[in-house]
Amino acid sequence: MMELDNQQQPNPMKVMTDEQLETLRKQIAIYATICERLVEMHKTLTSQQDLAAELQNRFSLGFLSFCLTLVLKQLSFHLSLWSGVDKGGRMVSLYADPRTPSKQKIKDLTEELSQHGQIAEQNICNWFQNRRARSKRKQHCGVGSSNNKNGEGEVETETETLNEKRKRPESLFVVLPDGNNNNVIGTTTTTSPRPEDLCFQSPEMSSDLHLLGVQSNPRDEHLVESYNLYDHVEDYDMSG
Amino acid sequence: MMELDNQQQPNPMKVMTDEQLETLRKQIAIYATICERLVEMHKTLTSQQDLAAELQNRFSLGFLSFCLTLVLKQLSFHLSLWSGVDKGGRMVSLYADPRTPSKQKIKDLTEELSQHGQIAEQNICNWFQNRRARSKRKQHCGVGSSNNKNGEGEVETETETLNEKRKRPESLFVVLPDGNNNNVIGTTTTTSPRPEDLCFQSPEMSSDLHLLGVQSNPRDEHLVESYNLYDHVEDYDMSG
DNA sequence: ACCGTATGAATGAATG
DNA sequence: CATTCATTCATACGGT
Repeated sequence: MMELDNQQQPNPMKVMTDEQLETLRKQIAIYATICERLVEMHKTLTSQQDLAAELQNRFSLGFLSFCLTLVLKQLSFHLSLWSGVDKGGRMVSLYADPRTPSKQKIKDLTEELSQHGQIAEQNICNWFQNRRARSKRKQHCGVGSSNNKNGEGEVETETETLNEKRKRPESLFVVLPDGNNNNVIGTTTTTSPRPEDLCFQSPEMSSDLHLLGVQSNPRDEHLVESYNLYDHVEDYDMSG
Repeated sequence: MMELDNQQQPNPMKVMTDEQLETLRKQIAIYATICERLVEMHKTLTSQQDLAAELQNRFSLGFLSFCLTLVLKQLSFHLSLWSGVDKGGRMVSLYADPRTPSKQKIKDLTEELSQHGQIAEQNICNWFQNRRARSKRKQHCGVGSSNNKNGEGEVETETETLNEKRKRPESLFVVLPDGNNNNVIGTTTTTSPRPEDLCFQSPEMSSDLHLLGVQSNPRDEHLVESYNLYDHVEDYDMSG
C-alpha cells in the first residue's frame, strides 16, 4: 500500500489552505519538539547507562509508543485530508451556473435531464437550493478564519465542481511504532524535492535541518541533535 | 490540471506537488522512525533494570510527562466530547448536549478548537450531524435486540452510544506547547494563543480515570497504565 | 490480504 | 431561505 498510487493526472496537484499549512507546520513543530525531548532523553539515558525499572512500570513503554502512534496517525490523517481534492457533484456539469435559474430554465433542465433518467423539477429546485445554501455557507465559513493573503479563487464557489470526481488518493504511510514493528515508512526518498518548494520551510532552516520541520532557533540545539539522529535514521529500518 | 479550481473555498489555496507531499511524508516518516527508535532504545535501556531515580527526577519524568501531557490532553479533550464530563469547562457541556448547538456555539467551538489545530466550522457541524445521525441509527438498530446491561432505554441515545463510541479517541489535534514554544515555523499569523481558552486547561480533568481509559477497555491497557503517570503530569515542567 | 466497523464528508431531500 | 435529516461514499484502522 505504498504511499501513493499516484494518480495519473497530468499535473497532480494538491491544495492546502494557508491555515492548513500553518497547522501542519505547527504539528510538525510539535513532533519536532517531542522528538527533541526524546533525543534529550536518549542522551541522558545513554550517558547514565542505567535506568529505572521502576520507570518501566510507571511509564509503560507500550503506552509511550501508543501515544506517539496516536500523534503520528493524526498527523498523517490530516495530511491525507489536506492533500485530497474535493469531490464534485454529479449533476454539476449541467448546472454550472451558480445563479438561480429562472423557472423556465428549470423546466428546460428538467426536460433535458429527463431524457437521461427519471427526474423532476423538484429535484432541480432542490439541487439549486442546496447549492446556493452551501455555497453561501462555505463562503461564510472561510471568511471567518482566513481572509489574509492574496485572495485568489474565492468567488468561484463551486462553479465547476464537476468533473473532478473524487479521488483523494493519497493514503498514508506513516507507521506506527507499535512496540516493535518494522514499519515501513513510505519508502519515499526517491524524489528529493527541492525543499525550497515546500511551503512550510523556513529559509533559515538549514537545508537538511528542515527535514525535522523545525525552525532552527538558536536555543534549539537539541534539534540539531535530533538532526543527527535523523542522519542515522536511514540505517534504521526505514527501507525495511 | 485545474482541479483545484473546484475549491469553492474562498481562502487562498496553495498547492503542493506530489513531490512536496512526499517530502512531507518523509518528514513525518522520519519522526515516526525517530520515535520508534527512541522508544525501542528506551525499552532496551529500561531492561537493564538499574535504577535512576535521579533520572526520573531530573529528566525522564519531566519529559515523559510532557509527552503524555500533550497526548493526554488530547485524549481527555476528546473523551470529554463523548463523555460529557462537566468539569467546569464550557465546551464540555456543549459537546455533551446531544442536540444541535446553536450557531454561536459552533462558532465558539471552532474558535477554541482552532487553537489546537486546523478546524473549521464545517467540521464541527459535520461532527454533530454525524453524531446525531449515528446515534439515532444505532438506537434504532440496537433497540430491537440488545440493550442489555442497564437498560438505559432509548431516549438517552447519547449515554449509550457513548459507551460504544468512545473507546477509540483517535482523532486528535495536537497541542502546541505554546507555553514556551519555540514557536514553530513560519509565520503563524492566525494563532493567538490564549491559554485560557484551552479547553484542556482544566487540570482537574476530572477524576482522571475516565479521561484516560474511560471504560478501560481491554485494549486500552496502555491508557490505564498511563494513568499512573498522569498523576505526575502536573509537576512536569516542560519549560525547563 | 481481505473484510467489517467507525468516521468525516458530501449531497438530496424535507421541514419551518 | 435556513436548518436538519437520511443516505451514501471513501478512507483509516483493526481483526481475522
